[in-house]
Amino acid sequence: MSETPSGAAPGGLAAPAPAPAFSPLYQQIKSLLVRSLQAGEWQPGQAIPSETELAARFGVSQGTVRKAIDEMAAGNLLVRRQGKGTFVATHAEQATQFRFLRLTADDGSTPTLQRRLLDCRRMRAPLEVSRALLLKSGEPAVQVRRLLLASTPEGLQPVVLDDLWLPGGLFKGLTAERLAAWRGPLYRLFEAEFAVQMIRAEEELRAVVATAADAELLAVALGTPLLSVARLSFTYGDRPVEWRRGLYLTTAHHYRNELH
Amino acid sequence: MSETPSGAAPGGLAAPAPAPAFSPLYQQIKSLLVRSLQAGEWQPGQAIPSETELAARFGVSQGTVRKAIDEMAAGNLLVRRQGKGTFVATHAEQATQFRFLRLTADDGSTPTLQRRLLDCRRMRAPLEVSRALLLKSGEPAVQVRRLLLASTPEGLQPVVLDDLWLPGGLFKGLTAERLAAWRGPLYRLFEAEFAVQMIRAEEELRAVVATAADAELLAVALGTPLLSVARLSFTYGDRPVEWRRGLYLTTAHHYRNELH
DNA sequence: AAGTGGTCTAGACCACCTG
DNA sequence: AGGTGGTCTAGACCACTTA
Repeated sequence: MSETPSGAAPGGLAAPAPAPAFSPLYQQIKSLLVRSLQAGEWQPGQAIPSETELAARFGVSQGTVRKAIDEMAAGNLLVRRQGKGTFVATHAEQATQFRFLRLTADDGSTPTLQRRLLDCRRMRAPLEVSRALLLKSGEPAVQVRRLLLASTPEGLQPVVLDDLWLPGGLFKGLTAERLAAWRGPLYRLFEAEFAVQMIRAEEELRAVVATAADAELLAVALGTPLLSVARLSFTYGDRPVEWRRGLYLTTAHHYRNELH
Repeated sequence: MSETPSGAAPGGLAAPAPAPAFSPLYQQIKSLLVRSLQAGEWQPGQAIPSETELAARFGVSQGTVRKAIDEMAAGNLLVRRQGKGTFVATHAEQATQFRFLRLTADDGSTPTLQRRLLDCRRMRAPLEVSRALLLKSGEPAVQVRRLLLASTPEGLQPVVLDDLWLPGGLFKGLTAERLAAWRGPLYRLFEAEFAVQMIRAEEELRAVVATAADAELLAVALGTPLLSVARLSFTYGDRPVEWRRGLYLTTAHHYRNELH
């Protein structure tokens, strides 16, 4: 990097969403690293260059690169492993099955969930979804519906009814067959096959009552209270790339959250 | 500090919940600072000594103190203000009204809420609460019930029915009169009058239906779906000091959450 | 043994706030 | 002007991983 924090020429980069021209060096490094991730220079799960190598590349000290990486690791974009290197975050690991699902069994255990695909088709998204995903009017979307089921002593019990919407342009080859054949986290499929990395999400929670259709799919009585979880997920650059609404049955499970 | 990271004598401190004997220096500094907060050496809202002063006191470099403070600031224990100093976090600021309340109006705005005290009395807590608060059997608790109301074009509408339980030993002078007279955040009262600082919390969310009593207080029909939010709040040292259950009416509001 | 991230230091300078 | 936190550097050494 040729700029120094105090001596950079004004004007800077003309990118669509550039960092402020005179941000701290480590913030500029961070932006550059995010762009490399976005451009696919390093794939999910792979190691990025070492701190000293990046420092040499950008012409800054190792400590400055370190601070940039620190923030990215705090934001779950990167994962540090002492002695091994720094890796691009991935949804591939077993531990991150259902990355954003905050569902916990009432005994405190993490439930083991099975998926059952209900539907996958391309269609126009409802207005609310089109707005959230910034779809141009008429731009197609992919809808996916599925159930998550927990195994209980009495057998499989549906716990979550999920309804997903994805921008059609980003998920061109996504079909029911592809989904049904996939083993592993959904977000892993998205990152591996469609180069879409889910980074963060916003959720809106409400209590609702089950409609007739919901009740049948979840195998509960009509009018059962359900936790409605509307989620908007973002990839690099705060670009929304998935909208979903989950209906959670909270009789033996709950949504767990930590506040700081 | 007389210990160095590599040359400390084994054994270390015999405190009930000590840090590992050979943790990094900045972690040890952090523990010492937390203990000072816990002991009330610096009051909420007040400035702690400057980084250089703390570095001199502990016999480490300013950068090491800085890293300790960084982590505490990230955990909302301290607040940094450039040019002014580092301050003990407080619930006194207007901005932190309803510190842990994640309620948002459906138009995205932060609702202005009024409180209405329903009840405050000392009594034995139910088993679930006693367990969560680690109360000894027979140890008394303080129960507080209240409503939060939002102003709408049609007038005040109840939105949250809160049911709090506090350890009696920590909240000796807490009465209905004291609560009714208090202006400002509840947690500010707790920190100012009872020296109890709420640091973090865990919540469990469920969808339930309003009972007759709930429905009347919230002015909704019996059977209305409500968002049940059970919260356990902690002070320094992960000590649980408040249990509450809120019933949220989510027809015009929702619970907002960010996932990373 | 060599490479990686993790910790610690010492010193310089900048940005912000107050008197 | 002087104090505070914020950034950046350069170098040392430690802890962990792999070969």
